[in-house]
Amino acid sequence: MAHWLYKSEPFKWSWDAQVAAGPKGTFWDGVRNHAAKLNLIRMKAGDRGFFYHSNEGKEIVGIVEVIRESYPDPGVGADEPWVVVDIKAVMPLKTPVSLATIKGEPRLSEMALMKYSRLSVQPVTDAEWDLVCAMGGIDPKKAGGKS
DNA sequence: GCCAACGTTGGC
DNA sequence: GCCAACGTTGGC
Repeated sequence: MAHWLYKSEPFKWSWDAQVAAGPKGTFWDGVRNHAAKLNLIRMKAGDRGFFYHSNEGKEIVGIVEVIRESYPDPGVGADEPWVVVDIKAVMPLKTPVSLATIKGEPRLSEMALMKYSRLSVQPVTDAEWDLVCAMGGIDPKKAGGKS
């Protein structure tokens, strides 16, 4: 199972909004970058990801799951290449993991969040997934860690 | 096809 | 509010 990280400005779309959307979830839209789009296309139903608040908060706050694989973005014309996936909230982190905390952890220095900070949808490795879950106070297995 | 100008993102 | 990173645009 692959893992991902989704960045959102809480003013636009927050973790609370994602939780409020319930088990049916919502589509993750707004991606207008080809690298991020490729990541969306690679996602499989059941993949888990981190939900990160950018700008305000700057921390990983929860776990989400892909419930529908990529399909054309309903918000743009059919001739546009952009896609969305559906995701739902799974569980919050007990302790949010802040950007500063990640920066202070040498084992996370290779995270996409460090190297490509502007990319809105990023891959997360299994090792990074387990570590961030542990730092957030939750069991990586329950969060959808390595199978 | 190169590259300067410009816009956007997001940390600080 | 500033600025670095980086993607996109457009002139040549």
